[in-house]
Amino acid sequence: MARPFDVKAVEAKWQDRWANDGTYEVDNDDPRERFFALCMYPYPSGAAHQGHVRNYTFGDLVVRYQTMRGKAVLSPIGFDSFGLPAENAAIKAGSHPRSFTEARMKELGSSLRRLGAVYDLRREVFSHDPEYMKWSQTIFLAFWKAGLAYRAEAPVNWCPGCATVLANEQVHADGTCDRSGDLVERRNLEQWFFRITDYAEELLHDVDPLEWPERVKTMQRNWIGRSEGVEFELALAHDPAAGLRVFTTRPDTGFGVTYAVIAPEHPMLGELTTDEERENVSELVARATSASELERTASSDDGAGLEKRGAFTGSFVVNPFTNARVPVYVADYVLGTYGTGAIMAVPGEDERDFAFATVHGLPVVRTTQPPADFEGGAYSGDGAHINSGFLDGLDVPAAKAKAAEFLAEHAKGVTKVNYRLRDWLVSRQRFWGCPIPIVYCDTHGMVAVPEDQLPVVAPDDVTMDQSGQSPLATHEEFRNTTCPVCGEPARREADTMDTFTDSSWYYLRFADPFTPGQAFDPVEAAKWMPVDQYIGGIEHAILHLLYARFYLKALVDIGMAPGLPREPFKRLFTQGMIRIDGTKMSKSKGNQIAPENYYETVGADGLRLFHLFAGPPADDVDWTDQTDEIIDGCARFIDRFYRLGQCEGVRFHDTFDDSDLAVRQALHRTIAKVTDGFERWGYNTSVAALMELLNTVSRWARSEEGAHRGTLDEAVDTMLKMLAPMAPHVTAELWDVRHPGEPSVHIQTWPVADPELVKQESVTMIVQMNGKVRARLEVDPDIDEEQAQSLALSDPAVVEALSGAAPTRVVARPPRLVNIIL
RNA sequence: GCGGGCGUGGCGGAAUUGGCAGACGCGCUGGUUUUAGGUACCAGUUCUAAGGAGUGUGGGUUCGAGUCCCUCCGCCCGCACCA
Repeated sequence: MARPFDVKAVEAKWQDRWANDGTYEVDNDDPRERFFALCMYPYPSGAAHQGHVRNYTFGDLVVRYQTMRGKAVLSPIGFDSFGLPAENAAIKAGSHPRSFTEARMKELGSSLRRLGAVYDLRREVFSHDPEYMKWSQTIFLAFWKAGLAYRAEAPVNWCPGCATVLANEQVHADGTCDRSGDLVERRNLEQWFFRITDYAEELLHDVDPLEWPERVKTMQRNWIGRSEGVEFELALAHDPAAGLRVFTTRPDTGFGVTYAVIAPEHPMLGELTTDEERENVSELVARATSASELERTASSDDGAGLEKRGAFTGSFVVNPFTNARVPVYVADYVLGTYGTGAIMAVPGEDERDFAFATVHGLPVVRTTQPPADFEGGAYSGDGAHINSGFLDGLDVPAAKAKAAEFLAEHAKGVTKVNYRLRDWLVSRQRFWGCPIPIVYCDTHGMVAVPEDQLPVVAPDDVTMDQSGQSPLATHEEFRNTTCPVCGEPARREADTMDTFTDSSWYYLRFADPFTPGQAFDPVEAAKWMPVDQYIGGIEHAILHLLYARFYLKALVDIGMAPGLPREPFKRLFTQGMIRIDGTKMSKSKGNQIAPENYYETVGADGLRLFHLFAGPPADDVDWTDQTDEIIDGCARFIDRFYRLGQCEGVRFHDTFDDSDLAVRQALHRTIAKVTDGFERWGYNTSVAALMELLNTVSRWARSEEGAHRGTLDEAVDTMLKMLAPMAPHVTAELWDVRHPGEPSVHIQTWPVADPELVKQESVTMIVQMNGKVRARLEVDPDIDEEQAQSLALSDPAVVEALSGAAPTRVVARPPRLVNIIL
């Protein structure tokens, strides 16, 4: 493809200028209205791929557009530079994760520059920078001192592939690791946790007003998983003074409780197990506790495994509603970590209980009347209560309230809210992360590393393997230290922090990396926060976004961020992913189409335009055989525009005529369309509108009659401004050619449509007969109903079709249409 | 199973509040320029012979439905023993 300008040279030239001119460096006291635009900072995996191109093109467009709207736009970038891939790669290559990571940061950084993305590089942060680590550790210690970080033994997720424990959020439902895909094991280990559950309620409520994609909000809500119910006691049959506490969201179904179930981990299991049943029970417990999540869940799909997964304990409890003795089972479908670890089982209204009861021959009592056509086993819908004594006839909500009252009086019942969300496990047995700044002293226990000794930085000469022991644990020099309190020998914590801790506060550092001696100055950071537009991938819908929300709330509460909003990201946009052959285009799958392939031919501008034009930004993009042709089409558009901007083949006329007016109207209507597209993430329609306008203007300027110079200049210069955020290089170049010595197109003011020109002085009104178009009339847009009707009825085509007959009804919707009903 | 979203030409996709379906682009067809190919430029391109039909299926509301309501079918995403 022959281009009318030297793409490579032009793009390099402007990239150099932007790196040096400071246009996109903003100070915290900038007097302009502020706008914080942020793309999720990338993990440095090497040169940018198409997913990066798409992400950072959107981000750059927002930055340049808002700048042209007169705002001081904070556009920072950095690197999520701690992480497992670098450590694993370093083990393989026998190098150090730092050198590996820093080389890739360099690559990715120049890749983004090559894309034409502009940032305030003075604010750059990366997780493994000791200056950043210092504050990551300061925050950890502040959480600890505030009781938000604690150390506890718990059954945790251990990934053999990653050789570390994982957070719940990093384990899939099928029990595999989010990163490596290995089957995760359960181990009882002492680990560090953040008390994110303290914020469950607030994290749930504060989702509502956020301008985020609905599905992300739904995912957050589901993850937190609030449920309201009653916790009460089932008295033990053999010892009525004692009881088994259970949690239920359906107290109204109490009359249908025909057995109870406790989790294999339940502390009362031993006490409830009779000698006759002891063998069965211990067999089940052994299997349940050693089984992986996968094995434990796999059998739930069919009823087959259920028999083996539960055992009778030999004990009975009393149903407080019926006073009947019901058996207590132990089964692994009840989780030890949720609610009280024990349930009342209602097979008539709960599917899992129904399946279990069926296999074990336990009675089923229905307590809610299902609809006549109901055919399933358990019925969980609404309906009148039956077989339920004093609850009979009530619907579910009313029965719930009454049953709760009853339980409060007779079974030590209390209403209770439970959450699915668990505390965040933050310690990792790996090297390439931020060390946890704690020292263990025989006398003083856990002691914080004093502020003046931060950051704790890991030594370089560490043997990294995947033994499962923290690499730092075997480094005696690092490990052995003295107690900050008594000076006696002590040992350092050897675990590092989950890398999600790094990305949980980086936006604050971006807002103010300048104030010495602080992670950020709250007053300075408050000038930018919250982030006005956050952009990233849907894969972070739960983990990163939930953690970052928690961090900010916690920082405000413990006094590190007074005056800051409690939510970090006001608006979130999640872009679609790039797919090829139906799967995600990714480095690990080796199916990438490198952006570099395009830089020499269509340029960064051409590729950017493609990503903007390909479809709605939120949708996935399929990379197909057709894609290269579409990309060529985008470059062709740039070239056609460039030629027009050089007045190639243009004829001129001297006086302003009707054709000029028509072009100006088209131009101003396009301004409105493009701006609308920018405001509602409809960049594909913005590009389409500009293409359409180019067609109109080119045809006009090259016609026999020609163009008026002033009109053409207005059209081209305005189009240059609108195209500038999308294709920044070629627009900068052409603007410079047309306006040598003047300020760049990128600091011009975004065009505003003239309402007079946007307004149509005549519109096409369609005349329908029985809903079918019979005539088109040019009418005044302000035409009233009566005028529209009489115009339509006097149209020759209509008169002929009517042939004297009177219409039944005439619907006039001026100025768009008149529908004549016969 | 539960929750969310989506079905429009050969393809990617456009369509304020219900009011000319298919903007824009790709591809394809024809033409101009060119020794030729490519580039560039111009014209055409939902189906149908006409009349008409047409936005996954069937129904409904309405003068009028891609758009609103219900049924079914298909696809995508998330969650999935959370009591």
